[in-house]
Parts: sequence; structure tokens; C-alpha cells
Amino acid sequence: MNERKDRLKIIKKMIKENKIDSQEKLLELLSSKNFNVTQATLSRDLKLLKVSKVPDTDRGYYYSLVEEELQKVSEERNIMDINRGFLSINFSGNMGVVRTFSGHAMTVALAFDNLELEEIIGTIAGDDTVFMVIKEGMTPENFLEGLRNRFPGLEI
Amino acid sequence: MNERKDRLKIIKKMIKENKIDSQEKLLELLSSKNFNVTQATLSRDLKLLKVSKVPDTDRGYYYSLVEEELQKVSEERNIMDINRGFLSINFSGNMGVVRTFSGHAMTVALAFDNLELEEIIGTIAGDDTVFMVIKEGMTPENFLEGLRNRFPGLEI
DNA sequence: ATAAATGTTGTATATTTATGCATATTTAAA
DNA sequence: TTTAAATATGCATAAATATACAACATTTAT
Repeated sequence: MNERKDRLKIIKKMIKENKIDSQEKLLELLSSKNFNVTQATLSRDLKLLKVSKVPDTDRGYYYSLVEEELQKVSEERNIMDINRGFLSINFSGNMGVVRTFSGHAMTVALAFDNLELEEIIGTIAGDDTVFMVIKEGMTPENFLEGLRNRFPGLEI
Repeated sequence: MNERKDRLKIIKKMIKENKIDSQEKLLELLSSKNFNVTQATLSRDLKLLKVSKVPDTDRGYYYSLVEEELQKVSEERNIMDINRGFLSINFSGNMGVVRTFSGHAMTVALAFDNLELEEIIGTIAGDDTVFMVIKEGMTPENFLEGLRNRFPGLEI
């Protein structure tokens, strides 16, 4: 049954978009979208999603996808690092060569590594140049398009 | 009474060092350090500290200082940015001049800004140079010492 | 110094959340 | 298809957590 999958998706969305402070409230919202489950199931769903209840600044509590937020912050930083240093990229065979501002190669390479692209097998950095070994069978077009889709903030 | 302050400190420490999954458990730990309070008080303490209970990867839950973690991650990144680009710093009057590797000035200036040092009024970046306007009355020694104390990772 | 305001705590309790168990549903295997 | 294993769910309830209220302590203002 992927009733549950759908439900998890909606729950995520609801938690991101609203400040919800109890499972009861969330149940009502779900019910309004025609997902009718009990609090028990919801509790298990939240556990699966690793949702936690965090104390609000002023008063009360709200549910939050902490782990995801952490990841997002870190991802944004990587993208910033790339955008800051990036000059150009060219391909030849299974190699991608990135040119960067002087001194930025390490940073850019590190950021690419952190993004954990499955298309890249490895990177190596000089001062203003990064070599990337691309997985066989990928065209530069494939690669760039996928990259831009996955990381909309990336100006490449 | 700063009984509470002390207690909050210990609680933070305990949460960082152990995987605690209920206030009962934490109460026991506290009691072993001669802090004897009720669950009600502990609940309020955790709220003050913005501690939240997060689902563990495999099973169960644990308390965590999410917000602090987020801040720490971000701080570490700033320090990395500075260390990566930093060459030297010199002072004249209320100005500090940071030299960086070529192209790193923006990054370094941004990182300094993000650290939110109250000694710095503002920064401006060229390509390999950052100007910082320092708050009146600060000596370079004051400034650097305070900086190193607050950010032990900083190699300046 | 006294009164008023603010902050801290415990008690008792309400509220919220997690889970054992039985049942139903889905998926995989024969 | 039938059967077996795995997964999902509800019900009931246990366990965990938050809070209203009253008492007391501390700080601030007069």
C-alpha cells in the first residue's frame, strides 16, 4: 500500500508550511485532505520522518524536520561555495574540468564532493582547476541538466 | 537564585554527552549530581534550552539541542572559510586590514560578518583585501585575543 | 524598608505521545 | 492461485510530557 507514502509526503509538506503543535491538530489537517488515520499511526509516521517537536522561541512548541533542515543548510553552503569560485566547466571523455578563481579550486572541489553526486566518482583540486572523473556513460548535457535540476541555486 | 543556571548548564552537558530518551532518565542523572527537581521543572528547563526529542535512526528517541547544533555547523563553516583564505591582518587606528589569497576576500569578509563580532562595525571586500571598521576603543590585541578565545578553531 | 512585580518550584492533573497486541492489508514465494 | 512473511493500522492503554495553580523567593521600584 502506498497510502502511507502519500500520507508521509503530505505530512512533510504540512509540517514545513504550518506551525503545528500537536498530533491532534495535524490529524485534523490530514483529515481535511482525506487522509483518515488515528493518532497512533500518525505517531509512527512522525517517527519514520524523524520529525521532532521543538520549543518555540516565545511560547509553545512546533513540529520540525530537523535533520532535513540541517542538511539543507549544509547544502546551501556548498552551493554558495561553488557559485563563489566557479568560472567554467568543460568536458572531455569521462573527465570534467572546472576552472575557478585563483585559490578556490579546493573549496569548489570539496563542495562538489559534499553534494554527493552519484555521477562523479572523484575530484582533485589544484589552485584554480578541478578535475572531476565522471561515471561512464554520462554525457556533459546529462550531467549538467541533472545538476541544475537537483540544485536550483547552482549557477552553472 | 542561580541554582537554575547551574542546572541548565549541567543539563546541556548531559544531553550532549549521553543519549537520553526520557525526562525520567535525565532526572536520575541530575539527582546523581545532587540536583533534585521534579519532572515538571525539568520539562520547563528543557523548554528554556530549546531541547527537542528527536527520533533516532534505528529505534527510540533522544534529546538534542537542535538549534545549537545548527548554529555550530554554520559557525564551523565560517571558520573554515576564514582559515582557507586568511593571510595576515594589520591594524591602523580603527581599521583592520585583512589580506587573503586572491579571490577569497569576499568569502572571508562574509564569514567575519556571519560570526557577528560586536567589535566589528562593518567590512568591505575587494579581491584579496578586506577592510574592517573596528569599534572605537578596541586595541588590536584586545580584538585578536577575544577572537581567538571565542573561536578556538580560528588560526589567526 | 516596603510594596509591587517578576521569577522559580512543587503538586496535581490534563494533555500529549508511544506502544503492545490483534487484525487487516500488501508483497513475495511456491 | 494459494500460502507464507512482512508491513500497516486501529484500539486500548501505558508512558511521557506540559501546564494551571498556589506558595514561596528574588528583584525592582518607590
